[in-house]
Amino acid sequence: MRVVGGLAEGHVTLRDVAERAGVHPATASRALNPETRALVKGATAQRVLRAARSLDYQPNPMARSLKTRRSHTVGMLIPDLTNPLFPPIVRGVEDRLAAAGYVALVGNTDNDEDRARLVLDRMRARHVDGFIMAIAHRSDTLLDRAARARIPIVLVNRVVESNVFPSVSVDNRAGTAMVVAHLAGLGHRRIACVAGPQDLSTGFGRYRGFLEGMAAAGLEVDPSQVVFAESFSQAEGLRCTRELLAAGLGATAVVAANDMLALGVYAALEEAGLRCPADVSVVGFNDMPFIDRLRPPLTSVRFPHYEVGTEAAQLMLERLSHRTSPVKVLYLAPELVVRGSTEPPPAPAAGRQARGRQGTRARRLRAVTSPAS
Amino acid sequence: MRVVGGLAEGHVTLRDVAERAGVHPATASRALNPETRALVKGATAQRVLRAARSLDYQPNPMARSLKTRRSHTVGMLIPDLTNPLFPPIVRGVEDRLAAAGYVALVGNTDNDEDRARLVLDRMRARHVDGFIMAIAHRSDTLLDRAARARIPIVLVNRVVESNVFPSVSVDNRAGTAMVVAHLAGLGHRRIACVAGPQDLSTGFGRYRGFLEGMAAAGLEVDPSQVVFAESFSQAEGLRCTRELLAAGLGATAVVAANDMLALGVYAALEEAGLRCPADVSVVGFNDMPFIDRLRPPLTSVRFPHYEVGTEAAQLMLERLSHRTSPVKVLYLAPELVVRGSTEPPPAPAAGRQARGRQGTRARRLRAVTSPAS
DNA sequence: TTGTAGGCGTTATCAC
DNA sequence: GTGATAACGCCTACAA
Repeated sequence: MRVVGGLAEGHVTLRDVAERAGVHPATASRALNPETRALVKGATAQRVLRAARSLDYQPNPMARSLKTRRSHTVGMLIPDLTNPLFPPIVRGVEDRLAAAGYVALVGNTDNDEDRARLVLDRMRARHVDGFIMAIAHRSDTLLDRAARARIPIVLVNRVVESNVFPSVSVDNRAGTAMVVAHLAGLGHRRIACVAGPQDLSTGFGRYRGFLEGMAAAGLEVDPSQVVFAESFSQAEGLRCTRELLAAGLGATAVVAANDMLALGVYAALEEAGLRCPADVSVVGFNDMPFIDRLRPPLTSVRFPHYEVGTEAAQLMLERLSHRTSPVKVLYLAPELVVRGSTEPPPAPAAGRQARGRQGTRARRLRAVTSPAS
Repeated sequence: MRVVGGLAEGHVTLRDVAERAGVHPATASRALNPETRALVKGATAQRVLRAARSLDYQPNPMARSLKTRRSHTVGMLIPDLTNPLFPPIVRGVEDRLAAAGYVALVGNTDNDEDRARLVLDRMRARHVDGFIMAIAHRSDTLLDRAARARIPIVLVNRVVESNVFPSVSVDNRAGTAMVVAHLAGLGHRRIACVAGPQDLSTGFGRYRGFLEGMAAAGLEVDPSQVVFAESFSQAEGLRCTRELLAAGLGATAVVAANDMLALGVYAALEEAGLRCPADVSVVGFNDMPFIDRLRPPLTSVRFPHYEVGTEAAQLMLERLSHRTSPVKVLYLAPELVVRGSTEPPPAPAAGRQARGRQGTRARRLRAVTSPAS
């Protein structure tokens, strides 16, 4: 420990501990490592451990990694940390990894294929032991790249058809089916859908859930009442709903593929002079923070974000300890959170229903002629 | 590179590059390192670089760290990543660090002194080159601990009186003063304050800004119209506003020390049957995501979160390259974002003003007798 | 059960 | 300019 005038300079090394305990560094190493402690006599092991504690010995992870070729570091790729979806997932991952002595290196890809490749390479250079990928693009060149390097991979919110990677996802399909069942239960018969991008597994799964939910409720899907957003954004929600309105909104409820789209739906309805939920019910997906503070508070599907993170980390840790364990594909059940944006459809009585729809049409026309923003 | 049947196995090392270029590993090392490249003849350097590129050589950071005792890693301590305040800051830090070949290790302390110490020790064990601390507690044992280890420190949103650490903060004082000026400009004369915890520098600075703003506008501070929250939470905002109401809300505007508190103010006003902004204007601080989607959209002070992160990383990088650079204390100017929650006080005309206040009092009594939640 | 020796991949410090 | 050599701190055959 390079003792200088009784003061500890720099870091305490294994040699210092060994010296203090009066043993050879190799013995100290064995005593300190739980895996090999059995090889050393109980008494000596105790002496070494005491010495280590008294010197506040911390093994140097670089030296250890250099030898063992494991960095105790896991790379985590996400699109963007400032998207409120990800912080809870990241925290879940970090907490679970930390408990096992690992740390996460988080990289933001901004949904950019090239940036993702760059981040991935950087992390490979840092010798991460594995990758947790929460990026949703279906193109698989990245996965190939990592898989070829024989680095363990865990997918988050993304399932590859061949099921060769362990993954943790929320059950998007089941969640959206629940949403439709909820609306059908309220009495809605004509339900529109602002679907997400179909090249993202979330968008795809939720759309499938919509179709299945409609079928299960014995309802027909009107093709003119389904619009596909090109991204999960307010702007796209607004655009899609305008399209719905332009096609003649025959629906009394709109299922949005996520909360951001739902915000756009709100905006479009407001613009068209339609009230939510009195005229149209709206449902989102994700239960984002503060979504309960909107007017009206948005009915949404809660996503166990944090648990998705801890489970993903858990799968990674399993993969890192026994490489042979079978591939697990885990789905976490979502939960429907009913708030003020859904209620029974307007005017169940025939006469009032007719009036209601008449009113809707009139407003629609106004909406169509309003300038696009 | 352990060439086996023409296929690259495992990792390419410096030796492989040297061999390929026909030079000694030491020379290859010098050629590859920009700092020492000048020591090598141009032609040889070129040969080495070509060899490295053709083999796709990636230096092993562990081996390098072991030798240089620098991990190119910076520890970042934050209270909680799921607090929407932090993701943009963290991203700013990560982006700026990444551009310089560093990575951030993020640790969540949950505002817990012990956890913070634990995280800090773990990071020290991983040999981080520096700490960026975005934890706001005023107690300084942690700083001492890190400073004693002679590890560079940069503070975020926190200034130590002695100014011994570089820091980046938003100018809380100026921001709140701006808020008061805005309200005074609208005609408000009696302004209440839901202040933050005074042991946090944010809470302290904003309260000072409130006092200065009032003084600057020539307004008096009514002590009964200032309540101190014990934490930056909706619940505390609610509690404090109830206290304000119980004391007889003489004010026509409430300045909350952050947006979470402002949400609590909204709730309390609603509970008391008071309308915002018709009866009472409300201002928050931070401009959190989606705060513009509230009813009414909250007037708030925008905090250049991302830039705080990049600047903090910048200060750290400067510190890491020239240890001797002078300590910089940086304040970033906030921006007032005026939305629907502020408007001129009700009833400028004498008669209507009296009616208005009468109404307020009646509602207040109802509020006081309502059960606490 | 413990000690010895060599090496993980890199860089710093010598020589040449 | 370049090559040789010795670390950095730890782990692990192998020998004793």
